[in-house]
Amino acid sequence: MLKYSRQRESIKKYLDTHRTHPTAEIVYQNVKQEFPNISLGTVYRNLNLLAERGEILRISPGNGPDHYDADLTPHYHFLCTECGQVLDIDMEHQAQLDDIAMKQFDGIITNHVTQFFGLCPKCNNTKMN
Amino acid sequence: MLKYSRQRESIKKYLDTHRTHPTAEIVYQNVKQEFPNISLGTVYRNLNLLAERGEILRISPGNGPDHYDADLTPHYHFLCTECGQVLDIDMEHQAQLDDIAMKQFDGIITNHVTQFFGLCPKCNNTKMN
DNA sequence: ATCCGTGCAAAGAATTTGCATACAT
DNA sequence: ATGTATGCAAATTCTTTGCACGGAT
Repeated sequence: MLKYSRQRESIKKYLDTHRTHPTAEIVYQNVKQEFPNISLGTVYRNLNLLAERGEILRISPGNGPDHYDADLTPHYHFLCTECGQVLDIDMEHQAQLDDIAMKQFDGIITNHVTQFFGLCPKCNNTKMN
Repeated sequence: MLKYSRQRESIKKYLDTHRTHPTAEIVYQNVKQEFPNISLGTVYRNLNLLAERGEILRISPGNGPDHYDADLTPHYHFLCTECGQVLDIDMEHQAQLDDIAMKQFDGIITNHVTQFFGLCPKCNNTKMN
């Protein structure tokens, strides 16, 4: 049975109020201001717990640490190949992809994750100068 | 300048002849049969080198080690949430996704990676018994 | 002769875990 | 009172890297 904890509430609140797709380390640095003794292990434990319960989303870029997102509406992410920044992509969820993929597939497909790659606005501007 | 090495050739050949999306460890175990002294570090170095040169593809599932694929035609992968197996999905490449994503996006999108999740044929059958 | 690739082992990054204690129920 | 959550540090997993030596050009 799940018990309340102030630490977990603080972690969840941080994600709810910051849609910047922070890593565990960044969540840790920030929640630390409210709970100076909190440990990175506790942050990981709670991020996993929240992700398992479907209260937050885990974003795994190919390399580097995972990012977390409290925005549960189905949406896609962009990963900047230059600075690593994670941004939301404003486009409709492409649910039909699962159906298309299922056509020639002998198992069951429940969902998909799409990540877009390229240059974020900031890095793109920098390159053009 | 890139110099030939028998180890790299063997690694590439293994990937060319096995479309099972092996991990570095599995490539290592197999190439070891031809080069008993090869080290895991060398396998990693060459997989990175081949991936950078675009000769092979790296597949990063959310958790666990990366997988590698010598099939360079644009295609999608399925990741079994039960056994972790990586399978090819037989469907057309959805190039239009990049255009749709670009519409409301202020940077540059060059490509996307989509991974489908669910139960592979084997795990699905097991579940039904 | 030059210098890149290798094997080995140690280091590194990200994450998980065992344990004693603190806290929620 | 019971049992989950925490803090701490050690352990784990996956991958990278420094170094001396061997092999390709």
